[in-house]
Order: sequence, then structure tokens, then C-alpha cells
Amino acid sequence: MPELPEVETVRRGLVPVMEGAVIAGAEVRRPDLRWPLPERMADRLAGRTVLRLRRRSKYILADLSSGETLIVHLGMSGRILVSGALQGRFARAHAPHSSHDHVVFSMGNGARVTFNDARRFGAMDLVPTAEVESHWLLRALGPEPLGNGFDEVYLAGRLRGRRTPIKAALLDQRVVAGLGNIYVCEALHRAGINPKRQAGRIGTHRVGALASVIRAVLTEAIDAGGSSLRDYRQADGELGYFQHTFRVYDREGTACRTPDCTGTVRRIVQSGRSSFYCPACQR
DNA sequence: ATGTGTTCCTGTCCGC
DNA sequence: TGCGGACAGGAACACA
Repeated sequence: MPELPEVETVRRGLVPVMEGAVIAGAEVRRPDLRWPLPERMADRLAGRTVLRLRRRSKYILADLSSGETLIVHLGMSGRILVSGALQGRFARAHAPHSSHDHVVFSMGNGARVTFNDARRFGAMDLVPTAEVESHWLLRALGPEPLGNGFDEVYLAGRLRGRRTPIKAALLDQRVVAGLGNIYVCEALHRAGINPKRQAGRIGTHRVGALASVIRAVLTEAIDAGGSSLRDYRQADGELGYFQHTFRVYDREGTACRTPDCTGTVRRIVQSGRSSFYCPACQR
């Protein structure tokens, strides 16, 4: 579930609980997620202060006072729950652990942060802060779509000559970091580009529009997450899920939402993933 | 180098 | 109500 906007929403939800706070203890309830958890992770976290919570692509990065950084990826089904008291703002009782609560952080301020991941495609690692960018999971990532390194000139350069469908190219984290299946579908719809179109065969002008709508769709989703954050916290402390109004994603068979378009949303499979698009207005 | 298909894991939903 | 199959927001990996 978590693409860049969801991960950013989780990060923002964790900032008031974790940033500047001490990790009193960490309980590792199973030894592995997608890969084995870091050696002696609980010992290396206990007593450390979280200096800063950052995000790179879909990774949450917690810089610690020990000089190490905890890298967290939510995979497909990873979620984070916050409970416990902090200035009365998180006055939610600790729920009993579920079988998918794999790592539990007990903060010095009384909050509890639980990493839950049914499918266990998530991951954690703990490395020197100076080595985060060169970590094997992060080193090949393309630019942040909301950062300065991503614009129409960059994107055009990366798509030039590529014969792969634009859908696959945008899902490639080396091209641009943080997009997933939902937001690629949404961005292509807004840009009026058929997901099957060869990446290198999109006109310069339309590539410019694409870069622009990618930023817009992500920004809107982050804003929506921010506005729903408080509601979700009040509900059950769960971070990372919020309602979106998608224009095509998961809307197979329904009317296209492009103004004046009479098309019907279709679903096709591209490299094993569902693509939702409108054949009438995406060319 | 590029592009495609498989794989990890569990939960949910839909049709019979 | 049970059961089988399809499918799920990721991405590393093996292979053409």
C-alpha cells in the first residue's frame, strides 16, 4: 500500500512521537521480515535518541544519536501503529500484540510504536548514517519526484530511446523514486498518456506535462494524508492508510472522470501488475 | 544494456 | 459455510 505519499504521511505521523525522543527499548518479535533483521538490533537501538526522521523514496530513515540510521521499508502490507501517552495527544491504550506485530519500539516519552506487516515484504536495516545513501537498497534510486533533481529535462533524458511501456518505466525506481502502481496509473491518466505507449515515443511537450502531473498527484495525496492523519490516529493509531479519490485506479468498468470524456476505465495487466486507464483519453 | 516473468508472504474477496 | 482461485499499494532476482 505504501507509495511515496503514504510513507511521507507515516513519517509525519511519527515525527511528534519519535523525533527528539529516546528509544527506551525495542522488542524484536521475529528474526526476519523480507530479510533477517540487523544483528543485535534491539541492543543497538536501546537508549538512543532519534535525532531526525527523514524519508528517501519509500524508505523511512531514523538518524540516531549513536551515529547509525535505522532504515525502514513498509513493503506491501507494512503499517505502523502509535499508542500510549504523550502530552495527552496519544492517550490511547496499548492494544495487545497481534501475530504480525514484528517490532515494537517503546519510547521514553511513553509512546509505543509498532511495526506490523502481514506479508513481511517489509525490511529494516541499521547502518552508519554516512553510509545510508550508498546502501545497496538506496544507491541506485533515481531522484525524488518532489525534489530539484526531477523535471521535464531529466525525465525526457531518462525516457529517450527506451522501448519499454511508459508504465514500466515509471515503476522503475532508478528512473524516479517513490512511485508505485497507483500513482503511476493516476499520473498517466492525468497526462493523457496510454500506459502501453513506448517510453521513448512520447513527445517532449507531453513528457513535460507528465513530469508536472507526477508532482501534482503526489502533492495532493500527501496533503490528503496529512488532513486524514489526525482522524486515523483518533480511530486506532494506525498510520499510512487514508482514503483517496482515484480517477482510474481500481475503477475498472466505471466512467472516466476526465471532463467531457465518455470513455470507460479498463484494466489490463502489464508485467504482472494491473494498469487502469481510459482508452478514450489516454493515447 | 533492456525488458519480462517469477518469487517472497498472508489476507481478502468473489464465484460456485 | 466452505473452498479454490485471483488479486493486493514492492522490488530483488533470474533469465531471454
